[in-house]
Amino acid sequence: MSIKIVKVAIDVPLFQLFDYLWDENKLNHPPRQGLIVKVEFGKKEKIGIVLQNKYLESNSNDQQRKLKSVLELAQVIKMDEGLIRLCQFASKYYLKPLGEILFSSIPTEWKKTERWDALEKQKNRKLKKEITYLPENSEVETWPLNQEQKYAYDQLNKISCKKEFELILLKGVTGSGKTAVYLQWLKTILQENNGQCLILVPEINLTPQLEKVIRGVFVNEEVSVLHSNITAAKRNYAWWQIQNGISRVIIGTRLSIFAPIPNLKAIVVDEEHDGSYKQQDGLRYNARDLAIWRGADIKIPVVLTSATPSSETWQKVIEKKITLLELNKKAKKGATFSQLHLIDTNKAKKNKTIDSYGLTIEIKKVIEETWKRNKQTLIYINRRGYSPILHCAACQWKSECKKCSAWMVVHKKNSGKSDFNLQCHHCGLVMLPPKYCPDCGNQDLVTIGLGTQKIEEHLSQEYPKIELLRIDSDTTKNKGSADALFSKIHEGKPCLIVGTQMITKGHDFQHVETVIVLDVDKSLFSQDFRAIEKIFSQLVQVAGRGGRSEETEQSNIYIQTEFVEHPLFKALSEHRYDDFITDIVMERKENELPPYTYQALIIVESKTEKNNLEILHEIKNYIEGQKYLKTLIYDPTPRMLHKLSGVERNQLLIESKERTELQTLLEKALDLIEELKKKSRAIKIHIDRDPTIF
DNA sequence: AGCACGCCGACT
DNA sequence: GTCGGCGTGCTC
Repeated sequence: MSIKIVKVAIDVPLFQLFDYLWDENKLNHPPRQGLIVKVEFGKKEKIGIVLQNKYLESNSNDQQRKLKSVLELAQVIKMDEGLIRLCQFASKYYLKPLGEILFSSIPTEWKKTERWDALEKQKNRKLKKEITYLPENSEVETWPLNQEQKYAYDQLNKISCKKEFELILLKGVTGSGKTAVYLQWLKTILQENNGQCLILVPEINLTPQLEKVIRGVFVNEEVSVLHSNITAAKRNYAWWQIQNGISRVIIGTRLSIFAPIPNLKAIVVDEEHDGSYKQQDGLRYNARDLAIWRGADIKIPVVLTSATPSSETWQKVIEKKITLLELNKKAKKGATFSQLHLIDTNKAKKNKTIDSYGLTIEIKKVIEETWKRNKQTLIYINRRGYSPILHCAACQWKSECKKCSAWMVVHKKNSGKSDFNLQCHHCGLVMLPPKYCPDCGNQDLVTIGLGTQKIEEHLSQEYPKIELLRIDSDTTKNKGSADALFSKIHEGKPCLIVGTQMITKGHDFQHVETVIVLDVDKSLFSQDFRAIEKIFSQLVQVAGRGGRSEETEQSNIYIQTEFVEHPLFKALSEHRYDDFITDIVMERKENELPPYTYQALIIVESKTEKNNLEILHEIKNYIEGQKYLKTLIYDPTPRMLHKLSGVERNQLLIESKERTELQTLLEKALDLIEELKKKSRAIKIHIDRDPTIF
């Protein structure tokens, strides 16, 4: 028994580790990597994580260095080695301090050392109560798998028998029963190995029935759900259950990639193409990419699922770096693909068969006919509010937000003096619309474009008899309101459903026969090179909402567009996503864009653009002074939303054909960035690796 | 990130 | 004379 020196990561945004003395007699435990400890750091008590496995004996020299001692040891929590390696990788790759990453995965309650004793007691109490918990809706689904599914299932089992890392893409059209395949597979894995599995999902709130299905399938297992909106008590409990191996199935959003799962045997990334796997602030990680790394590190299979795989994943298919398993048939009896119909709005404008709200005569006919058949119609428009811009026709004034470089959106109010208000969707600023144009005094202010509220208003005037449901983040923000709306839809009464992206994810609408898509055109020619694959996947998903039951005959999707000739529509109607995404990936290769190049952004935020540009030029010059061959360093530019909440944002794009070269350059840049940060704290500097928004 | 130290302006 | 502004530097 002696006093040793341990290296400890502290929960502060600093890159270095700190040495502490470890008195084995006092702490009653040998030092070990992953132990969570209480230490004095400066004048404050902080928690830290022990980060190495070999320890030096303390000598008199250390007393001179006036090292402090580890004060206390958290008995009940420990980080497993695999998780620490994942955090170390994330720290290096995303160029963030290790402590920040390690501690982001720990529930905030556990970080309060004064709560440790209480938490330990609480944990035992909750354990007894929750162990008898059974899902309320334990509809145990024992799908008989069809031939195609059975084949995929068998292949997955063969792979998992090898007990090695393998990356698999389970590609299946909507309704092909991908979920059934991977859940059955996970079930067999859990039987054999007594291990744990992790299912990553894009947004848990949008897929509440997936949780039910999973609880139903794993009815005898402890299932933990993790996302940012659970209560502290639930999170504490889940964390404890998971890291002790009691919880065998973990389902969660991107943050659960950092869950402490000591006996992890498989990871599934559901809907891998979904943009919400990328965190857009703080630690800007991509959970799908980290899932692949974690799987490779601990030698387990990682399954990505999608109907419309991302370009990154499709590149791996082309280069045969991923095992492709395909499901091309609908699993449910009688289910068919939606028939695609394009409505040419150019022609409609010429023939004057389009109204002032942008609805064509064809669309109206379809709505009426669907209603007469006692079926539901779903209208997808990816814009909430009444109208995106308020505009003065006389002087071209537009409702720009005072704090952001964005238009304030006109919203219809449910109550209050005025009928409308203006809202900034970026900073949250709300104000009454001006009565006169602030620039020229013109009283005739008009709204441009349409959102869900305006469509709702128009349709309720056109079809007073048809019940109308609007589903967007405004009508679903109160607790339970989303459930109420969705169960209303499931009742099956004929109605019109108007909704944003929210309706495209997860839900099975048995009684929807007609899907209408408005306002798709802006995505077809977007600045963002990723927009086209995003809109394809949204259209596939929204098309898949309708006609999912035996009783529905033929479901149809109608898209209003000026660009009926766009190749996207041809691919969509012929269900040729493979060819479409192959073309996109090849185009990216030609244009030297991701996934064939690796990008990073250096983002600077401050009160003035001048400051930002000065700093970015300094960074650019510094990087250009380094050795590099396969990297492009662009000029500093404003961000897409250059002003947000009164803060100016600029960026420097670095693009490399070689990952290692980019890594080296970024590490060099980081030294300078840390220096610059010290100099002026009013200026924020971030690195965004593999950015998805610019 | 915190927190202290430190050096300048406006206050009982 | 001192309270407090936030620039700079350090935390084992």
